[in-house]
Amino acid sequence: MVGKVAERREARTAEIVEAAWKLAAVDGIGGFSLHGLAREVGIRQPSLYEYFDSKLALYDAMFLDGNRRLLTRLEGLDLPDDPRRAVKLLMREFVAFATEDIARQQLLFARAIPGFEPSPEAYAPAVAVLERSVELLKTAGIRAQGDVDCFTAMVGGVIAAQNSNEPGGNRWVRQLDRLIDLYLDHLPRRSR
Amino acid sequence: MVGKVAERREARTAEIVEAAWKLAAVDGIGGFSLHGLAREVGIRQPSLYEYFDSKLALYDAMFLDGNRRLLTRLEGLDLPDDPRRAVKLLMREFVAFATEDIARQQLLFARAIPGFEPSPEAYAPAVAVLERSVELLKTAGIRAQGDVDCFTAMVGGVIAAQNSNEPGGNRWVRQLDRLIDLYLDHLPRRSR
DNA sequence: GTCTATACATCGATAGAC
DNA sequence: GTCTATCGATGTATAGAC
Repeated sequence: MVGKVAERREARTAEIVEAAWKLAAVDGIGGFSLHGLAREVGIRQPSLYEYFDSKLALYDAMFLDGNRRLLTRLEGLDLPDDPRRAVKLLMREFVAFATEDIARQQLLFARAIPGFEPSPEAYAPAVAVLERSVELLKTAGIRAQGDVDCFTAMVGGVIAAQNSNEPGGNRWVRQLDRLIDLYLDHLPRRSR
Repeated sequence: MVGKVAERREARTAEIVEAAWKLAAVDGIGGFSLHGLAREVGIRQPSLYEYFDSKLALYDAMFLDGNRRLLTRLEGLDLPDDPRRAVKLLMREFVAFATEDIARQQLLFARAIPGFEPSPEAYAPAVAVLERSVELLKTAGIRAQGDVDCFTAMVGGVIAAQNSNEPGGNRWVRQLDRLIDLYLDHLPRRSR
């Protein structure tokens, strides 16, 4: 039995993390304060320490939460059998995830907080996401490490260009499908 | 006549900017303090305001300095007549510039300082760099806006992947040449 | 578990003497 | 042009009452 106390506490923790994402979207991932966060959830700043030992611990919880959400979304996809269509669908979802919340993208993929290193537990879902993607890429013909690196650089580049040059737009995102075709058609032949 | 006073002052300003880059490389582009910067050049923090009206003004000077250095380096290249080889040489230099100093890359290309907008004067050299690159890409067959966007996403992706996953290494950078070949060979055909 | 109060540090910026 | 002194704001974290 879990206990109603622990359950309530967990729900409150999740609520705080949720509010933190909201503030981070406005002030930047490193720009929101614990004072503001506490206000957002209706308590005072010192009370946050009942839930998190430090701001870095909060970042760790956010990192875990973000990666879990990503994993859930990707696992919820009904991938077609055709590898090419499956890769496109998966990457489209990944890029959508990374461009719809810049602060989240900065914490999860851009090491934007100096001194923050995710704990192994928080990192686990990220590993699962990566492994799943690599597996799928293999079925589509991208097998060599160098080919995978090229592919991840391309996808990351689309995200970075979109987020830093035209946040919320789709000028770069809409190039994703043709770039995937380009890579699947001609990248493996060029390996060595 | 310029005047020795103004000359001395300009040299001092350049010295401060130089020291700022040094600190930014250690503490991050947003992480160094004016106190530390002043110490680095042997004066006290308030004395910096003789040279810069605010920290944002300092960032503007750094932005200008960084873009000038980039422009100088690219203009110093002896580009071959062959468009493909010229593009490779130019991009190699650009990527080297962006991966050898992460803090600089963050200020110049990643909008990493909330609230900082470069002044038109500081932005001018950046425009020159971009125009030059686009011109060269045209001679190599990349003409449509969508093709240029794909290309910039790829180059930016190589830089981002290298800087955030393996700072100082070359795991992604070494893929640049084959990626350029891939794009020049097969990208234009896919436009619409 | 939440509060008030406060410690403690850092930082950007200003005032005014020299 | 550089200094000392200080302001004012912000931010993380802790102590202790309730």
